[in-house]
Amino acid sequence: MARIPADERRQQLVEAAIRVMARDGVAKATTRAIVGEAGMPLGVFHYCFRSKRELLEMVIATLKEQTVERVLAVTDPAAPVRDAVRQSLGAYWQHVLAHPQEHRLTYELTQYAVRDPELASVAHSQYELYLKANTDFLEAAAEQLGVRYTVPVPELARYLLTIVDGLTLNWLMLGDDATAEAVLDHVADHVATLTAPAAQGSATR
Amino acid sequence: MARIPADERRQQLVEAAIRVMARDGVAKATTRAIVGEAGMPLGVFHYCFRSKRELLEMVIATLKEQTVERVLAVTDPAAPVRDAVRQSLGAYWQHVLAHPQEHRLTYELTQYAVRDPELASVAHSQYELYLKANTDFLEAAAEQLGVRYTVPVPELARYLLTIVDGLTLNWLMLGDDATAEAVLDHVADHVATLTAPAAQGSATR
DNA sequence: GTCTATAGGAAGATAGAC
DNA sequence: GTCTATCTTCCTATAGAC
Repeated sequence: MARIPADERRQQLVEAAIRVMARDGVAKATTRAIVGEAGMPLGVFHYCFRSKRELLEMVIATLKEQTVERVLAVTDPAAPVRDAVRQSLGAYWQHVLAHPQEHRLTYELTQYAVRDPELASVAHSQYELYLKANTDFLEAAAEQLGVRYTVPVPELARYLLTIVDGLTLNWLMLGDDATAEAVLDHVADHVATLTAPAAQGSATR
Repeated sequence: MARIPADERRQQLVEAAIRVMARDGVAKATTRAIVGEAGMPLGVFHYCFRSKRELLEMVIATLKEQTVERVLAVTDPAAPVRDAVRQSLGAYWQHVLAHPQEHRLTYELTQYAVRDPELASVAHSQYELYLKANTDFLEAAAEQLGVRYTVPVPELARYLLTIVDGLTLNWLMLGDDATAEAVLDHVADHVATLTAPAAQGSATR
């Protein structure tokens, strides 16, 4: 009936797919379930997308963009390193607490993608991006706060990515908000001990 | 032809399932693929297992047992805390490096299980067990090395679980052995700073 | 216990009327 | 562009001969 632009329909289907996958899991997100969620007939699917894989690529790209948009940010140049790091980790953690299903979905999609030869590269570049986001954060923090790191930034970025991934994953399984927050406190403390006042010959590069 | 005890066949099928799932992913591990891997006719499946879920439960239990058997151990009571922790993390890490597919499978199975109402509790108890393994390790280490922790053990156990999970997960995506090892070094250093000589009123309990 | 054959259903994708 | 009906394939599970 309604003659809606294909691009708009594609976006509606992507959003419907994300809802279904977050609620019921990637495996349950069949083409039928997705068009059903979007309130469209089945036939729509294949003149919006060449294949289910094409939809999946768009779903992954959409979630990736959303993640990048709310990446760890440093705001207060006057704060001690410990507080700046804790605040950024806290901002990420707020999102996990508020949208656990979305984070579970992200891990699930990554695993799905890595098993598919045509999506594997997407999964890997996703992680490269996450690593870069942490690196950028550390470098911005060092500059704004006037400190250098006593360990190489790539190692510190990997450490932060490890914390964020691992804590999210085991919180999704174990819960226990208080302990998770405590771990974030310890990590912020720890990172602060790995900084020193900026000086020539710093280790930030 | 061969009249093999059902229990033995079950075990062969479980092992075949693990091989298929590690190689091709959980989604590809259909009953056909599994009996094919085991070199058995399809009909075998349903007089060995009531359903595919029953097989999955046995697969998860088998992998869990294997994990528990090679849990972090403290060996040398004379070593400094830093070295003892690093050594135990290193032992775990050796297994990850040697059997990456098995670890990828473990994460995949956990996610699969958590989506299935009848398997979800299995997934959660698996994580409880991992947490307990880390707790036991920390307490054994404290006793053997004659130290106490300056932070609560549950938080430290959660921290170690976070590291182990997060590092494994992002190494599976990013590789880079050297940086991963460096992160383990930093973590061992960090844990060592959270200990003090044992004394009354310690924080280990 | 063992195995072949097949039921019964759900998946992704397509044909073709409107 | 839109939608129904259908093709083909693959799945889990079962029936029933040996």
